[in-house]
Amino acid sequence: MKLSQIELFRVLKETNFSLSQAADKMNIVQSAVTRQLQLFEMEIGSPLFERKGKRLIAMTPLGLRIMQEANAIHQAKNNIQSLALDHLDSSHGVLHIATTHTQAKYFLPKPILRFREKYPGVRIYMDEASPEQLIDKLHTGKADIAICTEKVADDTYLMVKPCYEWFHSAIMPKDHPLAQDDITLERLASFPILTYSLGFTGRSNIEMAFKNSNALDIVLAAADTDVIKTYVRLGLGVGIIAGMAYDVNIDNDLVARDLSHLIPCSRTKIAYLKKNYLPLYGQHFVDELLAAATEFRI
Amino acid sequence: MKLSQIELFRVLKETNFSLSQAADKMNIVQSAVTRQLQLFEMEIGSPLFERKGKRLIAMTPLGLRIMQEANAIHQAKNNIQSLALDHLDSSHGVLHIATTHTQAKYFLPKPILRFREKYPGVRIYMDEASPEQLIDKLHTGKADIAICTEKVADDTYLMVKPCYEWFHSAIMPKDHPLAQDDITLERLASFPILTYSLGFTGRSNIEMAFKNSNALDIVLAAADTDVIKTYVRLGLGVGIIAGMAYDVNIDNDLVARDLSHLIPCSRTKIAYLKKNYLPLYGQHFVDELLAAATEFRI
DNA sequence: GGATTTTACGCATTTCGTAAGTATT
DNA sequence: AATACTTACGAAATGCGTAAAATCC
Repeated sequence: MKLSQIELFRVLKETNFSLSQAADKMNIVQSAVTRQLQLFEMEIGSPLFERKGKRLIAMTPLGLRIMQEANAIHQAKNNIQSLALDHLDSSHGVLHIATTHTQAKYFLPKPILRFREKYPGVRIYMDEASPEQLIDKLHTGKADIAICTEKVADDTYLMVKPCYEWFHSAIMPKDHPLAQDDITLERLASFPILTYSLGFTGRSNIEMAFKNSNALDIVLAAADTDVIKTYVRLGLGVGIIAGMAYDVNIDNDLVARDLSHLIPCSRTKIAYLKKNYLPLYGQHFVDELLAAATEFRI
Repeated sequence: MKLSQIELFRVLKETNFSLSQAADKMNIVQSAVTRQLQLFEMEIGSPLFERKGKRLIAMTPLGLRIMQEANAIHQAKNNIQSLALDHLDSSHGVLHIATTHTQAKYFLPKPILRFREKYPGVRIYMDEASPEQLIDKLHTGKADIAICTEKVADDTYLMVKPCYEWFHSAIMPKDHPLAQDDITLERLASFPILTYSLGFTGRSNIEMAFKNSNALDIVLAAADTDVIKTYVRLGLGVGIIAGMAYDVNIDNDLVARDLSHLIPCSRTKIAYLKKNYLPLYGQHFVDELLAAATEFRI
């Protein structure tokens, strides 16, 4: 059994069982892939893939089970390489951060700037996606760290660190009736609402707040606070956004009203795979996030 | 990075950093070991071992950390091989059972006989050791399944299944004063006691029962019930043994008195590594144990 | 017919083993 | 002096690439 064969087996799944694509990914020719897969299956003694003629179309139950172990080996191998590189020079490397637009724009700038001062040699790749995708990115190794509010909690493979707590705010044009009044759930629900898409940035808490009340008339849902603001400015309705996304300087044409008495507080978390070795600078990045969180109050 | 290099690295730890012994284990010559270790360390870019001249004397911190990953890889590789063999022929294989003398002699015979009827092709290696050693054997891969009463509970890497509950009995010659009387902790403590060694077969529960009472005068402690019986027969004192270890047919020269009202019940458990793939017959062996447990009442 | 996989064969690389040299106890 | 490790070099084995054949869609 060779590491390269195990890696090939793993890559074959990623390429939808295409030998030629797998060959590209492994930087060898197809014929070598054919041969190595044959050798690997021969050593296992049973086929790992279902075949239709010459083509692979699915994995056998045995293949599926062995894939779990192959993934474990892949993970450990990567960890060895990270450990080695980290030991040689813990000031250089790459950090893949997966997060939502709101975090990327309103929370991350400060900690990232601070981090870059300490680690100018570390490249930061920021990857915006939905919370569901974030978790998937962690599992598939496309991201090292995820920062988000939703979903992340009940995955036992994840290390989850609570980062900070925040409340929603309602935003509206200055001349809007709600700009002055006391805000209640009923009054809020009487206006057209613009807010986050399902599964994003505390949206579940908004749902929770209104579940015993009038249904919300959500006229626009976006993943992205800036889109919501834009349409609030156009008079489409009242926006419900994360409190920290209201910027007093930039958004001074809008009024923000705190909703902490109406919508439960949301908790933004930092998550990463327990199995994945975070290089030193990665651990320091997490520290930086936690430090920024203590200062970060809406 | 080669699997064989990772395996070599792992074996080097087992051989106390002896290249020549590692060479034997890997079935290659030393010079090849030297070379492969050089290549591996070169690829890592940092030494994995502390050296004194030409000899390895310890692992570097980096080496220690990488050893964890190497163990994970080793485990996953073994799982692949077990899965493969199991798939080819799940009726043949080897099962390493680690347990204490008491379980081996008084609980295991029935389930093992039943198991062998179903799986005549599976070799059972029974390995007797202290509960502490049992757990170590699981972690080092020397045993697949451990069966014992003590220790096993708080290791998060272990899958622990409660098997059966039992109570201690006091045994003594027929003419012993305790053979007739009501037994209390005080009365029991007034005689010289023979029982299990610390850390064995419910000994902790015996300690617990007597912790608020007179200290026990333990004149003999053994890992093994038969040794205790032997010395009870010689009149050395009263034996406190596992209830199931008293055999009405063989031990009819001794009297057994139930101590369930004095000493808390003990729980025998089945344990195996979560990470370790148990072949089908291994899972069936566990089932057999659990089945036997329901019939097994003292 | 174009794309994909398999088979065949030569070449390059890797890794082992032997043997001699060097260090350690 | 004996044991343990390293270096050097030739031999065996492994694995890749090219090219041609077979199969799938």
